[in-house]
Amino acid sequence: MIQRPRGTRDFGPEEMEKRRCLEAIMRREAAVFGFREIATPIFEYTELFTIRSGPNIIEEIYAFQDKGGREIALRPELTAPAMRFYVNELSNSAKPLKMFYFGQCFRYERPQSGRFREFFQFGAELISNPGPESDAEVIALAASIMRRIGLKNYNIRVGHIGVLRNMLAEAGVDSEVAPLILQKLDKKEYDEARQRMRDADMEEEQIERVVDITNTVGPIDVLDKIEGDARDHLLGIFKILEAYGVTDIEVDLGVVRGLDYYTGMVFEIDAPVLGAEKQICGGGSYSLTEMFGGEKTFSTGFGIGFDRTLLALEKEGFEGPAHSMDVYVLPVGDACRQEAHRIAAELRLAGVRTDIDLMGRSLAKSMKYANAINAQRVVIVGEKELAQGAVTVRDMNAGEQRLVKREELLAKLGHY
RNA sequence: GCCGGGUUGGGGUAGCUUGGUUAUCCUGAGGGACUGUGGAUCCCUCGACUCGGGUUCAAAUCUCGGACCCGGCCCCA
Repeated sequence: MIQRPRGTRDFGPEEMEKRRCLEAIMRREAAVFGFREIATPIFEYTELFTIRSGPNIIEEIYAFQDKGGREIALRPELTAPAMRFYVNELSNSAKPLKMFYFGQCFRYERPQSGRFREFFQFGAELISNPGPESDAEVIALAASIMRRIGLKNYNIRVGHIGVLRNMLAEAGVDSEVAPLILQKLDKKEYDEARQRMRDADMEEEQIERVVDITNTVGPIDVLDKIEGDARDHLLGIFKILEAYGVTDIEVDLGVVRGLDYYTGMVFEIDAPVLGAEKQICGGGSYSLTEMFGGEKTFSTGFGIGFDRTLLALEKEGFEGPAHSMDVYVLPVGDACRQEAHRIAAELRLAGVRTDIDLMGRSLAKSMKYANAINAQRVVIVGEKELAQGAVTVRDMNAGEQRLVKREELLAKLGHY
């Protein structure tokens, strides 16, 4: 027996129906917001990802040399490929440019709950101007998706990377040291963050104020604690979101999202049912295009961890669509098989989901099978019926049946 | 990469402490009772000890190592 590689999964029919159902909702909502789908290759030059995230990530991705000696990596995320695509080929398209994508990504990490080596991400990127409208649009899409998929328990936290960055800059912290402090703050490792701030010659008062801001979580009023452009920007975003009906959000100035290329608003969504790996969405405004050789542009976007989101939904009782078949065609005896296939073909041509006995089973066994696949109707094709130019249509839910003229079959299927 | 717990037919499990006949039960799948009517019942069949080494007369059981899964740490773009 050959095992599946570590951290990968097979998806059976039930699972796939569930996944496609969820995927369809996300796609539809993105389209409703005016986003259009793009797709990029599963593998890219490794450089694309190290430019974005630093050389250390090579340890955590599937990176290898291909037969031509090229440094290749399976994509660990989709923002960088989307931006590479934009810089290469889409930069002259009309703005704002609204893109979404859905696809698998790969990371060479230790799998655990909600974490796989092959996983799926749904995401959207908006290339626009830096106004609060753009950020609000993206948050609104993410929030609307959460609502549409029916997830009951989740938190949307919105912050602004500029708040803490400016405080550190004003306190005279070197721009190379600041990210290290932010990193510690993001992980809520306050003692170490304090130590680093002391090392950067910040005064105790300033340090405590930074820690206090990092812990600032709550409704829009908490913005009263701060001032400046970042505050105005967040207020602008929240105002628009209110008009959009997105009110289940809170401010969290401690959302830092580690990396340097985030430029302003940042947000995260988590689903508490998931425990340790509870974050299901992350996003913000960022600047990547110039790293990829393009002009500096303002973009904002998010990525949703598809697998985790589904896991959260399942923990809340989501079961997905029940499998069913419209019609099961059941030939009685070998003499009727040819005609049964003709009938099945007719129904299928009309787009009716139709299954037919392929194993030459007895009537009783076939009925049992029809029941097992949750067939709504069974069309019994036997000599008795054919002699009258008719077939028997049985409603499997009501347990009733009647004779239907062969030529009226399609029209009468709905009400047997 | 680190720590801990696991792995028995397709799914769910008993057996493992204390090694010993044909590995338990439920479910599933195929066939039959039943060549004209499903969800029931009965019968038959299929199907498993994660892999490799060691100890032993004898290993699902004890032991070592690998793989994979689960929980946590690190990481999380």
